[in-house]
Amino acid sequence: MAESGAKSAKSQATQKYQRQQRTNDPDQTRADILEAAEDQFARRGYAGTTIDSIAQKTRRSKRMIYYYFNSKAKLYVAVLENAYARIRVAEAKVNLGEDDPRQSLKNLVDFCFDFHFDHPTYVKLIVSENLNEAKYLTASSLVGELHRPILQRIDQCLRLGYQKELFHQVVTPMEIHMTLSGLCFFNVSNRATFSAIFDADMTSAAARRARKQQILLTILGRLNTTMDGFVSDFS
Amino acid sequence: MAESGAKSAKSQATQKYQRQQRTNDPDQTRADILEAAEDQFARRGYAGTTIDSIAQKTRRSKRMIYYYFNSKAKLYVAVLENAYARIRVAEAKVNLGEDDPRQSLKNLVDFCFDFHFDHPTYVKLIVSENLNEAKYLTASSLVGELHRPILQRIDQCLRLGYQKELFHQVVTPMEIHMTLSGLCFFNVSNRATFSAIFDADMTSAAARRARKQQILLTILGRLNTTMDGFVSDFS
DNA sequence: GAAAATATGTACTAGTTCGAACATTTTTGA
DNA sequence: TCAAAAATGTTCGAACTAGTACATATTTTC
Repeated sequence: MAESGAKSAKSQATQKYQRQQRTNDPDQTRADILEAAEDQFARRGYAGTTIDSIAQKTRRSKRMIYYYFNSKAKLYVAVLENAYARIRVAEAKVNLGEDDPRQSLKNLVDFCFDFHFDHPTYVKLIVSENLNEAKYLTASSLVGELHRPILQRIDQCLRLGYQKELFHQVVTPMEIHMTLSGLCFFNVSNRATFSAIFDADMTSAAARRARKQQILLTILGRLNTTMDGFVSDFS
Repeated sequence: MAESGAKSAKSQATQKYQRQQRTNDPDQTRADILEAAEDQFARRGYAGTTIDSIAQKTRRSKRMIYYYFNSKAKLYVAVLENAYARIRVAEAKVNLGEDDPRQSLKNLVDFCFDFHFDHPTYVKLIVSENLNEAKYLTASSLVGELHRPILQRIDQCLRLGYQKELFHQVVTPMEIHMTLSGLCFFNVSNRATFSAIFDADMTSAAARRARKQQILLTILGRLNTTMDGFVSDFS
């Protein structure tokens, strides 16, 4: 700025324009921008992300980002919606209608754990959205409906378990969902500090397998056990 | 800048200096700055926080912040260390030596849940530190040792439970710690998006009580159940 | 009671970043 | 085929922000 500006520059934006073979591909450009933006927002949070860094990653110019998304905030919302849509679509495919409801839950645990493990970018997005008190998510409105189905499906699964006397404890689907999400989410979201503190690699294949097993046992254990005597004694 | 700068200002920093009664109180100033910084860093993350906003909150000038902490990064590390120190001190007071190890675990669950619930600022700090891949935490070095004791104490508690045949399942202390921390942490860290999605108030007294109970049951259930037959069949 | 050390206030600089203005090229449709 | 529309590249400016320079005030120490 100090050397280049204010000297003799007066709309000479033309001279260095390289005429080169270029193919217009707006859909691809849009998708590229979304992908790069997701990566950057996840990595650095909303405030920490610069539009320029996204542009650089797409190997397209900043101009394109404003052309397609108008502002940083709108781009961020688009990224969020995109990410949520992906997990819901994937989740809908999980089989929760097994004869043995324990197997249904195992399917769900498998999916939930693996999805989070394999999509740290998704996790980080939600983390950073929570840091701004879900400001942008609330604006987005359509998210609530997307989540209703999973609660219903868990509910059916639990009912079958009670009916077959495989599950002894009464819990709401919401509680199961919260426990499962929480465990799978935390395993990814807090990796960095956990690794720093305990000096353990949480991303190895062995760690992955072990932790998934623990979560499965935790969820099933919650449904299998009756601590009523003890807990009411003490609480 | 456009109006005020470059006109006739040449080191006239004196004219408006208000001479007023002032009491030097460096310790208080330092503490004030730390507190305001913790709040801001937690609320907006590292990148989103401006030194000016911290200065404003303390009702002291930016100058003081640099005087005591030298740089934004060093201030951030000080905030982190301060926060970790607080939770460790509190945790050390939890009684894990009960005759009934279930009661010991209940004490631990109580503490862990309440601490997170009552200190959302602490939670957010760790969240944002995870977003930067624990860069600053790793630099801080002393954190690892702070965490060793809790694992040992859980270990003793579990051994007693096995010995008394109250716990049937073998788990490592690390796994219990991770599950417990994860559940307590998530309940606070992901409140915003969860509330937005499910339109539920997670901060009410009733929600608090209910969720704590669920977590207690989840932890105890994990230790009380034997799913070996089922799990090895399917995994 | 003055000099040194400590603490605080104000103005400014250098660098960064969002977004806009301007220039150009490719595609589409009549 | 050519004009309008869509897509893309480049430069600039206004605003913000970390950190510095300079001025001043209060406390401590000898």
